[in-house]
Amino acid sequence: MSEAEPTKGHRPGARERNRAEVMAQIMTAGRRALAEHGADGLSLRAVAREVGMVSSAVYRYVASRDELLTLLIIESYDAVGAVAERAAAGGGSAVQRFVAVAMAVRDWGRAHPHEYALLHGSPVPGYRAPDDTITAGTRVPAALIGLLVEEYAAGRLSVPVASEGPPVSEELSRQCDSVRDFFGSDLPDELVLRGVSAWTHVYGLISFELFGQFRNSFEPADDLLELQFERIAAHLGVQS
Amino acid sequence: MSEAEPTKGHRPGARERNRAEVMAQIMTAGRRALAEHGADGLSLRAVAREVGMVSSAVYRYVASRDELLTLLIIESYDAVGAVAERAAAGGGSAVQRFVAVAMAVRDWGRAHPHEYALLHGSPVPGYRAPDDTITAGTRVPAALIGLLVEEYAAGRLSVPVASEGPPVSEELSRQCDSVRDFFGSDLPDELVLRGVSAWTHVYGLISFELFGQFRNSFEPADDLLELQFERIAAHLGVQS
DNA sequence: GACTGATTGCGAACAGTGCTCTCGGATGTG
DNA sequence: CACATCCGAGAGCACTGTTCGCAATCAGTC
Repeated sequence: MSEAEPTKGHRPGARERNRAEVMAQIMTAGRRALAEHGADGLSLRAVAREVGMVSSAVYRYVASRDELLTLLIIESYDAVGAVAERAAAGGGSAVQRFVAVAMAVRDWGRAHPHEYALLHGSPVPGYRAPDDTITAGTRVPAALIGLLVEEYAAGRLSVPVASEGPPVSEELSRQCDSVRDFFGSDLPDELVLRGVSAWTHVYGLISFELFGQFRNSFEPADDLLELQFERIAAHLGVQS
Repeated sequence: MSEAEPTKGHRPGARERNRAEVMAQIMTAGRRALAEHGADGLSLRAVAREVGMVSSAVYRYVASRDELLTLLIIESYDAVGAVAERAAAGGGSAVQRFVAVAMAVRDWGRAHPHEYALLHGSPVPGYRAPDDTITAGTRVPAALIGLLVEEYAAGRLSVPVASEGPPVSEELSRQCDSVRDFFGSDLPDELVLRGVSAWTHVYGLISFELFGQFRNSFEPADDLLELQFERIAAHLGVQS
């Protein structure tokens, strides 16, 4: 943190170094407030107080409360994405790593319930416009589907015969294309669909636990989640 | 609405009839505000204005903004529950009815995104204490699992052999008991688990669509959801 | 029918919020 | 040094949830 080198042609300068530092303080204060009081309780004035500024001064750094929230959302997406990727890169079979990713996301959610809720709950439909957030949100599913891509490329995954239900429509197949493009893979439709299915299922389970929907039934949900994750993973590698 | 009969020993009386009416107005205004501006935008003062009272007067009917929200939550749970039950009572095979319930919930969510988000997103951990809400929230899953119970009782469902994953722990089995108690059924663990799995999966898919997580990939999600619902339902009646 | 007590709406008030604007002082650049 | 930019402070506006006291209105009793 001392004597930063001039990487970008012009050296930092005391001014913008200070600016970056204040910005970091604001983010830190915001992060804490978010974790403690939730998105609703995130008050720009409180953040300003914690940083030691007057409220209006914060607007020199952040355009609005919503923008601060957006920044925090991106940060959270990144954090959980990193956790998921680390789990995906761990050892063991693909099934084991899949379960590891699911568990990692779950653990992150339990440790940061407000952030998780902000990412995956309360959409305020049509609000979360900024594309930054949606690209930032791809890391977790990418880690999961990435496992499939990897296994398929290694020939360790047999393409399951299209099971029950209606046939894959043209539109759906085209949507699968976009997934394939993203990974630069030729994962067949069936496997893409299974991947999406797995991720949505995992998400549903984690959210149910975090949002208290298992109260009075499956609480604590540890055993249930472990079992379900395991089965979802196994279902991916089905040999039928 | 005229000359109400005295069902409870003492007749309504102009006063409490009026009170009920004002209360209904408050709920209506609240419902509309919630649907239009979301939970965050639900302002007690705005509700008061719409009803034609001053803000403090509303407190004669509702203890706080949170209580009004809670009442609206319960109402919404009831609404979506009724929709689900109607779909479950429709014609067709169990698989068809399962898909119908899933689609009905999805449609309701698309029609009432803010309410859906309030029910299934943003938990504010530890906040939604009132037990009224969690019992009110059982109707949809009850409709789904109810289909299983029904089919099982009719002998149209073979118990799948415990598939992959760890064995069902004692605790998990005990939790399944509570589900069985609720339905007064002897649905075996395996089927209870499949039911929970199906419901969480459906919930995950619907939420993903409503919360915009399919943006840039599976949008519109109609085909995906239909296919997935169909497969989930088929998976329930597996004969293995 | 007058009296009493609860019910109910109103208005003012307090503390808090997001956000805008203006105004100095500090900082960097020519 | 002079000029331009930045950046924090402060006041202010419109809004929120919530509390409190006051006055009117209604229900039931002597």
